[in-house]
Amino acid sequence: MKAEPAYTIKQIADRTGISEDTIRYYEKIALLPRAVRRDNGHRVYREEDLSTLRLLSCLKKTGMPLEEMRPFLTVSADADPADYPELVEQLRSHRENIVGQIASLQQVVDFIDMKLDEGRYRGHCSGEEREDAQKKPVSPTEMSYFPVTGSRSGL
Amino acid sequence: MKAEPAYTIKQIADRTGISEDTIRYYEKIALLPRAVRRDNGHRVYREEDLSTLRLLSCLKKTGMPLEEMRPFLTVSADADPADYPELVEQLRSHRENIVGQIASLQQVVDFIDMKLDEGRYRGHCSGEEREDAQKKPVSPTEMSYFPVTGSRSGL
DNA sequence: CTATAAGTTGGAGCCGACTCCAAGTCAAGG
DNA sequence: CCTTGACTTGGAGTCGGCTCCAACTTATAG
Repeated sequence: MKAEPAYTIKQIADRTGISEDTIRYYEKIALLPRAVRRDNGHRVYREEDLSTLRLLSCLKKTGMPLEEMRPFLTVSADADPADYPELVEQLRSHRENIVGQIASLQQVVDFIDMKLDEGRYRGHCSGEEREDAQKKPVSPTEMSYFPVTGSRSGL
Repeated sequence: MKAEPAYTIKQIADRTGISEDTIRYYEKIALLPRAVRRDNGHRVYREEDLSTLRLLSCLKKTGMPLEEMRPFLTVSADADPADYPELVEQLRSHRENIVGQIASLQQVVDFIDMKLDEGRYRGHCSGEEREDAQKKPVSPTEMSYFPVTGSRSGL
């Protein structure tokens, strides 16, 4: 008889930052397996569930739709993806998506940095005199995020 | 005077991957300024609009809500963020968000790589390190998707 | 002159992801 | 006993972001 720590729904809500309602909702749509209940019907959670929820939370931060998270939970639960070639393919493809997303995000960071820099040397500083030259041709925005025109963006 | 090329809504839809309906919707909610119309009422777009839309598309890929895109379009249109200190603050804060998002995404990539590796040396041969994955920055935040490997849950 | 194509409008409808609510159960405390 | 609090359920409502539609205008081709 081991004393694995058990948590209430409120506790894991607090610990994962996902609301109780949302956790119940995830169970309702079977994104999460039905949690074990106590005699009084209350859900009981363990460390295992905690890390599943944390994975979910992480995926959520990346903007992934709930339906697309299922494969991750399958591997999370089963831990042996090689048994499901299909799954492996999904993971690979998701990996590609995510790498693409990182690239998009990096472009946005670059865009912001560019804009902030612009403001910086306009705001003060040395002899960079561009007031006339590129004060506002009203579209220096591009120049960085063009490359992505190709592949379909879906999702 | 140069003849700046003009585009129809369909053309920029094709070029940006954003549907005509969506572009009109963005105009309706004033995310985009009201486009110039021809005599027949049709919208006319220019390079400038094209790059604005591309920026939008890029932000969209990062999962940013439309409302949060407004500041970006302001700087995109005006091109001189230093005039609006508030805006600069928003940009900075967004930059932080995005950097955080990149970290989350990187964690997911790491998770996938880990799972794929697992499958690899179980199903085929032994590989401690692969060349495919680059070095792992591995965010510290929460790296605890491992304990789940119990393979015990009833799913 | 009519048909087709490409656009316009306002508004309805849809889907995902919550979020809130009412009504009920159980456990402990005053 | 009654109340308080933490939880349960099913279902309704909300919100963001489209997506679709009907009705209409205008331009071009046959």
